[in-house]
Amino acid sequence: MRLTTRGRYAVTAMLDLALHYDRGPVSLAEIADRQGISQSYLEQLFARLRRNGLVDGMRGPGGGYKLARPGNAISVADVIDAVNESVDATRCGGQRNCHGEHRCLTHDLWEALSTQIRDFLSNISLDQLVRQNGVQTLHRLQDSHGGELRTKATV
Amino acid sequence: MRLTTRGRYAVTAMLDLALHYDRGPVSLAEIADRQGISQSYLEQLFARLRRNGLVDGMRGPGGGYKLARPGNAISVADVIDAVNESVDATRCGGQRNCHGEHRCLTHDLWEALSTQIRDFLSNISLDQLVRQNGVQTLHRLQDSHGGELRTKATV
DNA sequence: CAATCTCCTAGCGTTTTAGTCGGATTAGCA
DNA sequence: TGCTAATCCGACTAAAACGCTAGGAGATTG
Repeated sequence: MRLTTRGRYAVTAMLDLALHYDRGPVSLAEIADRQGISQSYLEQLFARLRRNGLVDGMRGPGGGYKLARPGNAISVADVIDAVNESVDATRCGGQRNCHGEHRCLTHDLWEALSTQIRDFLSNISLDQLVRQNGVQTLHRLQDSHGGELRTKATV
Repeated sequence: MRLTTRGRYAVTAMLDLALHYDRGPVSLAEIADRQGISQSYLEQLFARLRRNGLVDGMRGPGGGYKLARPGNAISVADVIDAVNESVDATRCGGQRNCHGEHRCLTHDLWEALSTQIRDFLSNISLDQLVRQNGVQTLHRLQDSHGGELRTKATV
């Protein structure tokens, strides 16, 4: 899944787009100004978002970007995956070199956790975040855990 | 939250420790061998885990590391946070420079999402992963979303 | 004492990040 | 017809993070 500031930028920009969904295309200059992100950097991010079919770009004056699909059909996982596309495949493939049963086991456990995270983010759409009700319903899925929220607060 | 391969290594190593919780301390050499991670790199990761009170180290022959708390009292979020500690604070502080209402709004939306992710990972303990039943109960919290799982498969 | 561990620090090559720059293309408008 | 606003596109770069190596110091067991 790989969650970094790059993903934050992408999700933030997509949320900005979702907020202006009905007002026609939004230019990168606007987003850059509103969200405090470099416009050229946004261009690179939107190139990937466009290649992955998440946004449509319109050239010329009055142009800009709009969501290719309605906000309820785009998940946070979609955005993060699109922007992190890379040919790493450095994945130490669990099958080969699997000496010792514990290596297999921990590998499987990590796989299970990864699936959890991906599923979780796949079920949060841009609309849910924007319309806010989704956030609250998701809140019900959590039980209390005490403190320790926000100490370093990177993401 | 920041989820990279470093966090994967840390969680994997902690799971290895949880699997051997009753067999006394586990040496880094064992973990390095079983999980295919560089021992010196593990040392650095465990330095952070130790500083954050997640593991106890015992020196000398027969020494190694053990969980400082039982596995049900250590969450995945704890591990990832411990290993990602850094003095970034590059957080463009939402309060200052908040020109335009939409910047505030998207900022808040991102905060909400971040809290979701953190809460989610705070509710998955090492024991839940090891004893596997936790994974299944968590599964019930997800509704189906269709396909698109595992295409790039980094995490 | 010797072996086996954790611990600590410094460095290193590579990749990623976040960004700049310069340009090409497309489209709206006077 | 030009002008201008915008997406596109590629190359480049400084800085940070990643994953890892090397070398040692300190503790503990036998």
